Amino acid sequence: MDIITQLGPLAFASRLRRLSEHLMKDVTQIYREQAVDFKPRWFPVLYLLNQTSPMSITDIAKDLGLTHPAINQIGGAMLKAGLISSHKDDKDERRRLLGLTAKGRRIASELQPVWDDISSETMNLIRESGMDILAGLDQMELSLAQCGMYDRVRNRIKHRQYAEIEIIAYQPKYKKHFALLNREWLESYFKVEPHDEEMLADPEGRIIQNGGFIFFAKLDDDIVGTAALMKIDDTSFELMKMGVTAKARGKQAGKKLTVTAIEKARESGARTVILHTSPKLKIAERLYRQFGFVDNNGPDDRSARYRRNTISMKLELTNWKYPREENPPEP
Amino acid sequence: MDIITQLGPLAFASRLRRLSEHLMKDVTQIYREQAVDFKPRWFPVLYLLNQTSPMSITDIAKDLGLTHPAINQIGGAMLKAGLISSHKDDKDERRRLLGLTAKGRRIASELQPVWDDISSETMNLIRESGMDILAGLDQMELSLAQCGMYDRVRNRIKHRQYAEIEIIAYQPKYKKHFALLNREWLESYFKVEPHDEEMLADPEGRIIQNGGFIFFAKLDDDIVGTAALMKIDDTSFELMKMGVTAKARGKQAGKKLTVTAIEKARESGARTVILHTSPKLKIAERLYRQFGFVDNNGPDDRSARYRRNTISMKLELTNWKYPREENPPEP
DNA sequence: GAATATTACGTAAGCGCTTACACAATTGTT
DNA sequence: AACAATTGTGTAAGCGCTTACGTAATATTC
Repeated sequence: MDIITQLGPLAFASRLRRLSEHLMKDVTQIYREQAVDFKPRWFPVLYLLNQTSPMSITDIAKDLGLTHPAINQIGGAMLKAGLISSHKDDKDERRRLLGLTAKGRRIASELQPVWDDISSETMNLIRESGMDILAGLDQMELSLAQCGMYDRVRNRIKHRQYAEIEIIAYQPKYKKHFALLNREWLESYFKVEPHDEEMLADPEGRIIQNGGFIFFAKLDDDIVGTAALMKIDDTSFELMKMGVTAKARGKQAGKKLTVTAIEKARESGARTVILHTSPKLKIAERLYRQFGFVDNNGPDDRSARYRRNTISMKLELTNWKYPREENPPEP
Repeated sequence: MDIITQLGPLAFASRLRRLSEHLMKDVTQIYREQAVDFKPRWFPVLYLLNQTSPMSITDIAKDLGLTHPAINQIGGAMLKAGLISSHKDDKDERRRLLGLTAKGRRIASELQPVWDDISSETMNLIRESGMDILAGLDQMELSLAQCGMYDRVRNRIKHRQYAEIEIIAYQPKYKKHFALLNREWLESYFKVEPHDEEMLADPEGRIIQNGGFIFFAKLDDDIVGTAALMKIDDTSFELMKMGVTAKARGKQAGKKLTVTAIEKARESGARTVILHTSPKLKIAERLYRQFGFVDNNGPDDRSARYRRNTISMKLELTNWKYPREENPPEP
C-alpha cells in the first residue's frame, strides 16, 4: 500500500489523477495496436462532431470542458490527419467551423466497436469496485458546483482562525495598544485629528466610564486588534475605533471583535448599534453589511455624508443573529 | 449535463482527470492564499520526508508512484525554497539523500492544520457522494492490478474478432486460395519443395479423399486463412498447411482455424492430433502450445529435429477443452 | 579480475494541457 | 455613426509530468 493510498482523503485528487492516467495510458496502447492514426485525446472531439453538425472552436471547448487553445491544437492535429475540415462561418467571420470529413466519419465508425469494448470493460471495472462510482462522481461534481473545495476549506480555515482569536476586555495595561492599533489605520487612511487624540489618550475616561466597552483581539499572545462600544443612550451604542493590525488582517479578528461588540450591546439592553465609517474602508464596510448593518444616512444627510466622507450605519438588535457563512464570488 | 458526463464509462478517465484537476486547482489557490511559498505538488514529498529519515530520489519516486525525474525536479524546487537539504550517501556515491531542513519541518507543521482542513472537507465531499468512493478506488486499483484495462479490452477485441471470422469447408472454387495462402508463408520462411507443390496442386485428392478436411477462414467476404487436417489413421489426424494472409494476422483467424480443426478431429473419432512446424514460426508454435500441443520429439529424435529444423507436436484429445484466455506479459 | 549488467541520477525534449496576450469581427451604447 | 465592450480565434509561453538517453557508481558473472 503506497503512501498516496495511505493518505486517504488528503491525496484524493492525486489518486484520481493516477487512476485516470493509468487508464488513459492503456487506452493509448489499445489505439496504437489497432494501428489507427488516432490519439485518445481526439476522442471527445471526434465523438462530439460525429453527433452534430460542424461547431465552432469555442463551442466545442465549452462542451468538452477544455479551453479553446486546447481545441485549437487538437483541431490542428486532426486537420493534419484529415479527420476534420474547417471553414469560415458565413454569418460570423471570426468563427471557424470544424466538421468531420468522410475519413473522420469512417474512423469514427471503425472505432465504434473498440469504444464499445472500452465502455463495457470500464463498466465491468466499475462494477468490480462494488459501487456505482459514476453516480458518486455525478453527486460529487454536483456538490462541488454548489460549493467548491476552495470555499469549503476557506470557510474551515476561517472558523479555525476565528476560534484562535481570543477577545479580552479592557485593562489599563492595554491603553497603549488601543492607541497604536487605532493610529495604524487612522494614519494610513486619514490623518489623526485632535478629536481622535483625545480619545486615544484617555479611552477609559471617554468610553468606559461613560458605560461603554473596549475589546482587544489576542492571537498567540499578541494584541492584534481592538474595538470600542460607546454608550449613546440606554437603547443604543456606537461601534467605533475598530482596528486590526496589518499583519493579522484576514484572520477573523475584526469579525470576532464585531460579534463580541454586538453581543455585548445586546446584553447591555441596547436595541440598536450605530457606527460611522468611511467609503474608503471597503473591507470594513463589507464586514458591517455582512453582520446586518444598513445605511443610516437620512435623506438630507446625503450631502453631509459626502462632505464629511462618512457613512453612517445602523443595526437593529431585535432578532439579530450571527449571519450564515457565505463566500460571495471574489472579483 | 456535459458530454463527458453523458459518455459515462467511455469517458470515465476524463472525468477522473477533470475532477482531480478541479480539486488540485482549488488547493493551489488555498496554499497561495495562506501566503506560504509552497506548491501542492510538493506536498507528497514534504509529507513523506516529514515521516521518515532522508531518502534517495528513486526511493521517493517509487513510494509516490512518480518517475525519478519528477522527484528530481520537485526536489530542485524545494531545495531552492530551502525546504530540503541534500547530501551524498556515504555508502553509495550515486545516491543523493533528501531530507527536510528545519524550515521544511516548520512549514510542514504550519501546513498541518490546513491539510487537516483539506482532509476533512474532502471526506465531507466523499460523504456527500453517498458512497465510500475511497474504498471503491481501492478495489478498482486492485482489480486493475490483477488485469489492466489494456488486457481487458484486448481480450474483448480478440473475442470480437474471433466471432467475426467465419470458418467454411472446402469447396473446389477455393483450391486457388488454398495454394495462395500456403505459398505466402512457405515462400517467406522456406522454399516451396516438390512435395509441397503436389499438395497444393491437388488438395482434394491428397487430403479430402483420404478422409481429411480443409477449412478456410473468411473475414468480410475475403478468404484470409486456411488449414488442413490429414487423416493418419483411425485415431489420429495431422494438422498441416495452416496459413493466414499477412494483412489479417492478429485477427484470430489462426486461432479459430485451429479450434475448428481440433474439434473436427474429435468429432471424427480421433484421439490425437499431431503436427509438424518449424522453430522459425514462433507465433504458430505459441498458438499450438496455447491449445495444449506438447513436444512430440522422441529422445533420439532431437538430433533429427535440429537437422530437419522441424518441431513435432502432439495433442491428446481426451478431455481437451478450449483453453482459458490468457495474456502472458509481453516482452 | 575483467567484462557485463544493473542501478542511481541528471538532463533534454516532448506532451497535453493551461494562462496570458493580441487582434479582428461583432454587438451594445449613446 | 462613433465609440466601447464583448466575443472568437490564434499564438506564445509555462507547468508538471513523461520518455529517452547519457554517465557514473555498484553488483554480478564468468
